[in-house]
Amino acid sequence: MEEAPPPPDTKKAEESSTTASSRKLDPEATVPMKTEAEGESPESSSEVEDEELQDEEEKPEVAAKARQKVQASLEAGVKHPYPDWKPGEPVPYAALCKTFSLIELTTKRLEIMAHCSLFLRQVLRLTPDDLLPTVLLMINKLAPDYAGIELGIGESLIMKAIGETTGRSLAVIKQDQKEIGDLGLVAVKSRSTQPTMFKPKALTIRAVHKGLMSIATMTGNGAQGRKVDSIKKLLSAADANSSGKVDITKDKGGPSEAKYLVRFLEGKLRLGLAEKTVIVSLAQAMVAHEAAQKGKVPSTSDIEKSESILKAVYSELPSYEVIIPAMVEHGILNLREHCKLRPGVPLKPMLAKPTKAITEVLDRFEGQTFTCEYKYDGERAQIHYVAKDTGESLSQSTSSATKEVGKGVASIFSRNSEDLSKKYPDILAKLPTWVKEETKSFVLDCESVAWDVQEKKVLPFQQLMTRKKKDVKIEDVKVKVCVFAFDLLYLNGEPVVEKSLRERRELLYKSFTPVEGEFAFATAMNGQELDEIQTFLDESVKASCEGLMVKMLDGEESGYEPSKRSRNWLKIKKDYLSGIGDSLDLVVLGAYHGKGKRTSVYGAFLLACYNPGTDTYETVCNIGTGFSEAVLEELHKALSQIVIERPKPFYAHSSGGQHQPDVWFEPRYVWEVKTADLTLSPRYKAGMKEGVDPSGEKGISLRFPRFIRVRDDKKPDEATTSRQVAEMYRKQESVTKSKGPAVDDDFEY
DNA sequence: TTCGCGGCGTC
DNA sequence: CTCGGAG
DNA sequence: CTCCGAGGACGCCGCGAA
Repeated sequence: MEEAPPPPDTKKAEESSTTASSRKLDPEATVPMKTEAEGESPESSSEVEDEELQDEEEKPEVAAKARQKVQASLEAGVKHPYPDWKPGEPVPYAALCKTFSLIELTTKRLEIMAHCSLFLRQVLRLTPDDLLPTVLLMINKLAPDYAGIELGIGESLIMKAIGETTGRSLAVIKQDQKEIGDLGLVAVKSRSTQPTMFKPKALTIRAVHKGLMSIATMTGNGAQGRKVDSIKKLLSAADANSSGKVDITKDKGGPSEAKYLVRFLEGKLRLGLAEKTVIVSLAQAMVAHEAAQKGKVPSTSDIEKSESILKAVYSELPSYEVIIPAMVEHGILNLREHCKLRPGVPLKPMLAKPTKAITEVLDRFEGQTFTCEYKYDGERAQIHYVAKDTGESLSQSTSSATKEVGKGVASIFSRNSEDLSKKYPDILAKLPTWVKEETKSFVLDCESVAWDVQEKKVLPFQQLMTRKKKDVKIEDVKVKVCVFAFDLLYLNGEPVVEKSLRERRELLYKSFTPVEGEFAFATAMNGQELDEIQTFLDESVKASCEGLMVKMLDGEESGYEPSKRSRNWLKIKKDYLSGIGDSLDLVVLGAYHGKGKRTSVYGAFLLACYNPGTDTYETVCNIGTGFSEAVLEELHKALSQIVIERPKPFYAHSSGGQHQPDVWFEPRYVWEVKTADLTLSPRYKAGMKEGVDPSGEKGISLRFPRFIRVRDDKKPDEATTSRQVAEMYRKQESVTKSKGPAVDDDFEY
């Protein structure tokens, strides 16, 4: 169907100034791909005709074919981009970096996957013990999220380490970062100006993982200094075998170890490769490896089967610590039997796709039954519980998270699988009051929402956020929380994710008892008509919710399958529908240099509203989304013309050194911006003197601001005024206030 | 001991 | 969380 | 459609300087 992926450097007749590296892959890679592309006929002989030895002839599904094409081509020439190391020895970090570099140089997803899985195969073949750390380094992790291991390293410490390792001043490093927009490349550049003194031992994946892990676990006095020292050690050992200077404008800096070390520390590999792709690649690698051990080539159907197995298993049991050993031991095709959903290990929650109108929802679900639920404005919470008197036990891989609760043990996880058990001891303490006697084990999908005990209603998200996060004692919980449950994934020893939502919901209602202010079922409605939905949406907003979730109710499609049908739920948020009410016209006061793919343009901007009373511009938010690449180019061109040395005296902005934009502008351009909500802000100044904040210290800012368009027709002094912003804030507050009209007095809380 | 700042999580 | 780009 | 990586406000936490 498609042209074979061109080699990375197919610049026409660009002389033979080739880099050795980009060459390497070409001969083996392109030749078989092209020949195969020839034989394309729109056929559907469906069945996989014999795999081995005749991969030239089969004509399966088009997509699968394309995929296998790349896969096969990379395997055909057995030659790996990085030569084999000795079997059983630790995997060289350089080998991983070589793969990273190849991945980084293409945007083709099939090619990325091919590079990735080819390398994983090599690891499986030579040093399978290193598979786990290899995968972890690929997805920029050190351990599962619920382990709570954080590097505690940011840009500033990395810059310090780079400076000290290479003998360059911090100021120079900072300057480079502004221009280059990638600390990894800054590290490469810094290093290449420094002749290598002597060669330390080459880094291995194991050693890097260990080193990073030790950085992550450092605490206490002088921890930052020790972290910097450790980084310096790693950086000094990086690229031991590289020869001299590297041109960072070429091949994105090449396979430099320092570059990827730094990017790992930043938490962004920026390869175009992330977890989803790694999982698929891992499946491909595994199935190919298993076949190779029998002297075979995997069949297309086995490849597809493996991919779907691993995806499904991962979505139910997202723990490489469990999956990888099980996979190596039992084979990937048997993985399902060994890795099932189990209480104690958080599973990936199902996510929803944003929707712009109710009609869009109706289109999507045409001919199917669906259901609507309030979308609560809180924090996703996955509650796991196992009663002691059952045969089961809460998986011990999270033992620190579990808590004794009533007659069982329980834990709570966040949307991103972080352990929230220490944050919500109050939920866990009350859990026995809403779990029915006959309910012995479960995994619940819910939203925890701040709760006003007096008024018996939900409070805004900003309130929830002020809760303590660590070592919370039930006695000093200030912000009460109510759990709103909307799905059930596991019940009494059995996963129920494959049942329809209608069935799961029935089980949910049957297994738990609502307790006011502690536990409730998400308000739901099964009406299918547009006006019913509209009414329900209005009600949800009045009840301080963000809008609605709309979900398929019956049939296979309604199963809980995070990875496969990840966007099978829809969300309707009020700010999409309510039109101009959430739209502001703001003045551009400053900008920030972009990073990564925004290098060389402004990546974000500082916006303000206008205060006609004082004739000042009061900052209200930064903005960095909603721009197309073309628009960013134009804006950079236009705005760089009106850069000024320092902010105008009539700019009201935060004085914190941290919050200053990289450049300031004349007040000239007005942009239309959309927002979901207005928030009280410690940082921004908008409407500060309008009496919105009782303490008079806070301004107003925007939640989820995004760029809509340039307002050429407006002058800066025609922008949204501070008073208007304040009015919007008051209006938003009044929607949820208990008494109907006009509650605009300033008694708060 | 207190406070500012950077990191990291939530949305 | 929102958004745009690539495949 | 899926996946990825640009970017947002905000508040707790830990470290280190004041």
